[in-house]
Amino acid sequence: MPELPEVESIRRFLSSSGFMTQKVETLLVHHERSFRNESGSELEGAAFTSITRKGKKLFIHLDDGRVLVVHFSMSGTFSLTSSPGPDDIHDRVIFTAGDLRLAFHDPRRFGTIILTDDDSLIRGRLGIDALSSTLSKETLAFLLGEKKRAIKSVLLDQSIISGLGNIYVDEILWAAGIHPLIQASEVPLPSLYLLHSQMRRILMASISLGGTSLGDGESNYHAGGVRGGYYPYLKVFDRDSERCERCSSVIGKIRVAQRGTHYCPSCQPFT
DNA sequence: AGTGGCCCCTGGCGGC
DNA sequence: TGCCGCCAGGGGCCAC
Repeated sequence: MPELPEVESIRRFLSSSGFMTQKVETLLVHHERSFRNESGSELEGAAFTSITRKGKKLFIHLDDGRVLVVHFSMSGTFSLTSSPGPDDIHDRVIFTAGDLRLAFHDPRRFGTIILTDDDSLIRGRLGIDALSSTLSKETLAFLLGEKKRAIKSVLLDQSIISGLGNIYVDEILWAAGIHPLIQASEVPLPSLYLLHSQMRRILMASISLGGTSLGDGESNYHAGGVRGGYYPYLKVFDRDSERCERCSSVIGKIRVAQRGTHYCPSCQPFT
């Protein structure tokens, strides 16, 4: 499930690939719900110019001002191969340009690509990016401090802070010693400041390793078939019933905001 | 403002 | 070994 570090890894991969300087020659949509053209004209003939990211979404900019907005959701990723090539049964949308073939691979079909004239509405619905240089610890404390929901639920809310998903929220809360069910407005200021620094540290560390790949399923491969290397560094996620490396307590698993939630009952007390 | 439920979908896993 | 049934999970939407 691509979160900020995985999407950023895909962005960097695509940015440095030959695809970003190409003119799209063909667009093939195998699954209608995966691709929506909200712009006035066809994609073919437009050229890619650059690729940016906000939260978990990618914005592929075209030379005519339009934008392809990519949301990977649960199981989406890109695979870049040579063209022509065989289509995998889970390739939902395929772009070709020159001798390259970029496939939006999405087994569970939750992901979407939208072609739009104006991405400002989509961008506007997203809260500030979790790694934005303008997200100071004071701003973060302000954004969280007024919310009366469980801190985990607030961190998962993409309209407040964008980019965090289930894996990294669990990791960040463990690193900051905050129980996932504590009301955001009740978290002490020093803890919120610690949350801020740990969030940046963890996200950047994961990006440097290409993100997290779970298990060995194909859906967890990133663009180009490269697996992220952060999984061994996860402290609580997917480690319920193992020992906490800080205090040796048994890591617990509960449900918060309809999500499986991993935490250390000793390092993250509910007070 | 916040919560809870439903839905989308299917690979993977537990149970037998 | 094989089959069946269940479930995770991001996010949009809706009811309360």
